[in-house]
Amino acid sequence: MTTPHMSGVQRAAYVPIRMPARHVPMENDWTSLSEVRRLLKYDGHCSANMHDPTFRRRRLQAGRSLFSMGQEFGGLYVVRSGTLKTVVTHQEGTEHVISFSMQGDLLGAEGVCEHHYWCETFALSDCEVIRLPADDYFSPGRAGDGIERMICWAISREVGRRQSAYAITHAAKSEVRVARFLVEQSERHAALGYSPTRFALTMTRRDIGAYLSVTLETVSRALSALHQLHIIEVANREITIHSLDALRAFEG
Amino acid sequence: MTTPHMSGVQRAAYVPIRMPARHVPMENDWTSLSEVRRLLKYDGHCSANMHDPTFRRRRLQAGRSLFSMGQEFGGLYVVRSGTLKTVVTHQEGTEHVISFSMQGDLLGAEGVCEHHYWCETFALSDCEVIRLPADDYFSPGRAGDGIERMICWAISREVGRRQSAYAITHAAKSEVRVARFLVEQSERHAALGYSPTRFALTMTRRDIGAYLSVTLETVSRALSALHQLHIIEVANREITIHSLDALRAFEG
DNA sequence: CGGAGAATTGATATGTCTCAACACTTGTGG
DNA sequence: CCACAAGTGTTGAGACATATCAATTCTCCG
Repeated sequence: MTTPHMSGVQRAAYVPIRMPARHVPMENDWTSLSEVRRLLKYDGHCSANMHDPTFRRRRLQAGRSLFSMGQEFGGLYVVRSGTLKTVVTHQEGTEHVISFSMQGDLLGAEGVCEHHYWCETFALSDCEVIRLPADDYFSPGRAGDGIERMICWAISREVGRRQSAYAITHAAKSEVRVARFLVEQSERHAALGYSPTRFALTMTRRDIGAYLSVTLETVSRALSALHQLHIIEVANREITIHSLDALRAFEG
Repeated sequence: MTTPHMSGVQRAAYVPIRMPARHVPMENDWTSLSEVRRLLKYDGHCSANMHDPTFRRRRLQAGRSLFSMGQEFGGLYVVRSGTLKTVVTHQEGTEHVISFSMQGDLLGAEGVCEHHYWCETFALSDCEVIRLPADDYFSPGRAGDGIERMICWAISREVGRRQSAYAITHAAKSEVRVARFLVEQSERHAALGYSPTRFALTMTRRDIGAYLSVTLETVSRALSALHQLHIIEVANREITIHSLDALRAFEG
């Protein structure tokens, strides 16, 4: 309960102002569609096809987890009150905070596409969230599975993509960032049916640097360093990966 | 055409392998819904309510821009061939690359919510993209503007949020990152009707550090530095911003 | 061939990480 | 009530990595 990893679980540490007192359980409240709209500040129409549905609320004590990495996607959540943090825990044990969420924020957006949550969300204070169940909106065969649902799915995938990109830049050392960038490129090429170990980069060193938050000289040096280690071969923009495993395992 | 800023516009620099030759204009091809599905690798159903629509294709020469920052949202794009980069240009002129896009990737996802593109997309090689027009799916009053559309909108907002968070960490100096973080928090509090100049942080220095990709000590030092400059006042987790303008303008 | 951007490499400056010590806050148990 | 424990937060000194400035080579194109 108090492992260094679950640093979110602590005695309700300090006292953030405006935190709702931890009282009156009042379990299983229901929330109307119009309140969800109000919370999201959604400006458009929202004429539910069905007779106005209601959504289940869920209370969460400070430090508790709403969902975990790898857990099956169960739906989206809208924050009604409180503050939460969403983190990705890397294999080495380092935590990367993706976002801090407040009233009206959406949680779990990357799950629509992946059918699993890619990150873990902790309550920083006592919270109330509203659940938009996956089954009702994203299971196949439901009414209205048109192009809009596909677009929704695709946008959700973008959320995950940006999250991955974001995570790459959280590596401390520049060589690790470049290594991860190459792995990412390799996987994307593989997904399109091209060679994962030999491909051409279409962007300049400057672009790579602007993507990884380092200077172009540092990118160049990192590529040279990985070459020295016999992990890759670089000829201008042509990249040959000698050991994809070594590249994946590379952590400095 | 060759300002340092538009570094994407260059003579078709080097020769990436597998780049389609720049030939046969064949303007205004049309693409079927099923090809869009195939490109996206969308696994779900997609029974268009209408009789299978077709989508316009758009060719883009290497170096050209698909859409610009601040431009009105005109629709989403799916990459059919080629590679593109999406960048955000900061006021100081520095470019931050958000993503490199390949076949099957979605472009413009943050626009659904904002009605404007928040970034600029350049072709790195000659490209073909497919346009999913905004009017057909995201204008108010169209058929099927139910909860799904609201969810789509909310997920799109998440894309923008993550992009902003991503951008914060691209500031070189840690003090600037912390300053931007405080501005972000301030604006979020303001949006909820709370004071933008005095609020309590609900997260630890460690969490802030994990969000900004710096150590907790560096966060602490940065807060102290901003205090020395009389820009903020820090008392544990209580933050008082003396000059929000100074905080916004702070660039080291 | 000459020009311009791309890329590599080196030397130095600067900023952050790391390790460490210490003060503060909060909750617990004597 | 006080001491104590544990996590939080601040500050300092030194090691280390990246940014910066600069020089050079390479590639491609006019």
